[in-house]
Amino acid sequence: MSLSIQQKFEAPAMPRSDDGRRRKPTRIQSLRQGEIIKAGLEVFARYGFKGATIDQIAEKAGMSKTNLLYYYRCKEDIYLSVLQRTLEMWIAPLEEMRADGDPALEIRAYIARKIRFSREHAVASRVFAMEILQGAPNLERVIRDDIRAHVEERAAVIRAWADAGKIRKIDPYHLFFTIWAATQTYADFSSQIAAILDKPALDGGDFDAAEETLCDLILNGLLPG
Amino acid sequence: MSLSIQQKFEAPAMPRSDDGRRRKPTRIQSLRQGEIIKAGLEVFARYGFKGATIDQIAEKAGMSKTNLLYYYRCKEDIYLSVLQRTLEMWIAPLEEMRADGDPALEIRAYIARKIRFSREHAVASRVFAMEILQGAPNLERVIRDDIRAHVEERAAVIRAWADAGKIRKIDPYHLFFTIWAATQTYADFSSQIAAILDKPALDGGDFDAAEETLCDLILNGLLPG
Amino acid sequence: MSLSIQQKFEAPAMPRSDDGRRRKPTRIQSLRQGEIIKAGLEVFARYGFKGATIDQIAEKAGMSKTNLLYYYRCKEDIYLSVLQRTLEMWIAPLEEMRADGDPALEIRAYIARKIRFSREHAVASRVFAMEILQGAPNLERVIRDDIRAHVEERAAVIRAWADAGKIRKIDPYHLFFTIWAATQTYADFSSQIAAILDKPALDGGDFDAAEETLCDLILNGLLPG
Amino acid sequence: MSLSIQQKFEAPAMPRSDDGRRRKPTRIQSLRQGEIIKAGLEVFARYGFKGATIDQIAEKAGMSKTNLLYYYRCKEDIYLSVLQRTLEMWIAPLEEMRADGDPALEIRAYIARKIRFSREHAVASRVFAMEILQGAPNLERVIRDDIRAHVEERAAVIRAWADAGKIRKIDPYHLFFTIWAATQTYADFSSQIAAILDKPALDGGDFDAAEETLCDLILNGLLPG
DNA sequence: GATGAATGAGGCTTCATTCAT
DNA sequence: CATGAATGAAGCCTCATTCAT
Repeated sequence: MSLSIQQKFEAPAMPRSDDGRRRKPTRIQSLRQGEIIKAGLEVFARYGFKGATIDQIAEKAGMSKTNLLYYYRCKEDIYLSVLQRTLEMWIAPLEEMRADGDPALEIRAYIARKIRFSREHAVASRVFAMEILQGAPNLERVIRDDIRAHVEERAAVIRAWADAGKIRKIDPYHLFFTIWAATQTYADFSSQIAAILDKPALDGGDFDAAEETLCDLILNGLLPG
Repeated sequence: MSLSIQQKFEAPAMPRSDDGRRRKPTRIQSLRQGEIIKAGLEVFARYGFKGATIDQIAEKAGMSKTNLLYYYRCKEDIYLSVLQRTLEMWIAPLEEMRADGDPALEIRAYIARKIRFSREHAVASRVFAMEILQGAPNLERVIRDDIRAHVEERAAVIRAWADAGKIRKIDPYHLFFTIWAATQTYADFSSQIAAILDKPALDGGDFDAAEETLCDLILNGLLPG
Repeated sequence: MSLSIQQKFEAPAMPRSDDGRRRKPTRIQSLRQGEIIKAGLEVFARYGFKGATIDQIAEKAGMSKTNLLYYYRCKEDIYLSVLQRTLEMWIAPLEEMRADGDPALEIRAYIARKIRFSREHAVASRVFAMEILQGAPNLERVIRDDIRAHVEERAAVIRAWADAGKIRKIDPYHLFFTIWAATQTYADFSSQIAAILDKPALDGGDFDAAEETLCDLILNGLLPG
Repeated sequence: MSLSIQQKFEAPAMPRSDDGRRRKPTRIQSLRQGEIIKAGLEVFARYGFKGATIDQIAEKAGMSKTNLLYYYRCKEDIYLSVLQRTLEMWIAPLEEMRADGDPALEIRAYIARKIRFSREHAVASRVFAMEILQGAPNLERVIRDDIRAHVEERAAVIRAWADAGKIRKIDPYHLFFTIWAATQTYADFSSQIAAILDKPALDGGDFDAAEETLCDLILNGLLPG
């Protein structure tokens, strides 16, 4: 699947060939852009778009600000690239849910993937969350245009399971909203959760417990008595 | 209950009496401060701390920037006041859950209160969420010191219900994390949800559906088969 | 003697009678103005004109800023009043030097008066010094117009003593400049002097030693061998 | 000798190499910093720290405010650099006084150097004076820690001369205070002196007369009858 | 007399971005 | 490719001063 946030998105600052078309990025360009995205992910996650500074990103990426601006025209372009990346990561787990599988197994696996995402890509999750929180100015369109369709497909699966009596009747959309929220919270609100658990930070055991509790709750809630 | 984020918190720019204690705020002071908090809530929710500008808040509050700074020494003080307000609103629903009530009713009522909060105070919820998202720099301590204890009390209730066989065994903390996430998402991530539902914004019916789905799911999940 | 810095000087903010003439200041007006001048002296001495704030002065004077501005139209007026005061204090010691006295005694007494001034009115001395340092924008005229004449009178005394062979020939102006500088330095530069002497602040003994050393030096330097 | 006001002092805004050490300043950096210090000297001398504005300094230095802030992180850093410069100039004349020289010649030469400093670097002298006047907040430590020792060395020379009967017994510290004050006054208080002498400004003849009068007075005062 | 409320100008600093090398 | 130099817009905050009670 290819989701694209915006057109301006597809073309960073890179020089063009004489006829105005973009050239294929050189090896070093791809390399540097990857470093920048990685650095940007961390900085945007912590400080938000306005709060982040190009200097911070450049430093974390180990290059000068001016050099960074050689690869990305402006701050917003970095941000959009970062968002694009998070978007792809966000959608991935959903893709794998299969209509012909066993509902319990499929749902359990989906929850597991989402929890793993929160655990391994908490920073990306937070960038995504912050964008949504602010009204999703850069994501609204792509969500409405592309992601909605994907969700609709999966919702149909849920609905089919319910119609077949394999799970209780439930609004599939709100089921997804609940699963998303309940899994992502371990990335997005981990500082609150860690504070409540009186730990310095969440560890592997916490994520395991989260997954188990959540699977129990949801599967018990979903499966027919 | 009185939660206090910080000491500096307790006193805006207002003049003091000779002995250094705060005087009782005049009517107009309370009025203006209320207007500022209200405006700040909206602006901080949309743009985050760094992204918000005093000018925006002042304009929304219908006063000049300088006048606003007559009531709050600096931007951070406004923000802390706003956070304080959201914190109090956030904790309130938890307080009402009663150990001697019927588990199903109590949990259902708790979820309803949380959903109502998301519906009626979405802006406050977002400010709170954004603070947590950024690592809760201003809330970490009060969560660890005060809120944790409150949650522990309610967790004990859940545990007691489970021990009495009234509900299934479940980790009470993760249950709360799930409920919080699943309810607050309708405030914090409403723009995503609305986009998925292909609506311009969430309406009352959406919140009702959310509440119903969530109650079904959680209660089915919790109550003994 | 009456030295007047400027015309605007003669009339603070005080209300006028109906025919526009100033009224005689009431007792409370004189009282408050005295408090303000005293406070202003300290604040201007420490922070300079720009660095001083009306708030600081008001606080030190124990009144509200607005109230202070009831007595003085603006910051500059306070400053000018303060300067006026320092000017009068500065000129006083010079007035007492008598032509018909014994040169040694007169000069010794003059130095003693100047040292006493530095000791007892260090703050005023510093305000005066700071004004001069900045080019004496408010004092230049009155120095040229009034003080110069006073100095000229005393210079004539010195010259007469020299002509009479009571003291060596010396340029009387530069003699005064030396005495002024050498005595005032114990007020104006006391922080440097205290640091060199490795003390927290100058004490009575230091001023005594200063006076003695200075008198010895100058009298030995002046009196005919 | 190397006097250092503060650590923060040693490094303007300039970029660092990866290991955090400062790089050698480029030619243009040294150039611009010199221009800034020169401009700062004049502006701080006239208006004091608070009274001076970065804009004024930038304009005098012939660059934009922002560009100036590219070289110095903040106003205080400029000021500290300026102070550092004046400090070095202030201490220099003291260093050359030699114990094995003839007292009369050495003292005369010292006075001459101090007068020359007042004449040629009046602006620096005033910046230094203003700092001291305000309580030497930035110089107190370096005076107490470093300069005091230098003065102590020279004081020992004076004391040795006195013990050897080459000059009268005198407190060497207060002797220095007098010489400093009496020479620096021609820089610091030149506007007052010029007004008393009824001249627009001091000229070479005035400094010569000052030097001569002062040398006469002090040497007559010091040398054994 | 005295104080609370309000304002506008000005100053410091940050930061994205552009220019030159 | 990469960096140093330069800029302008914008934001926070201070402060003298005025208005209204």
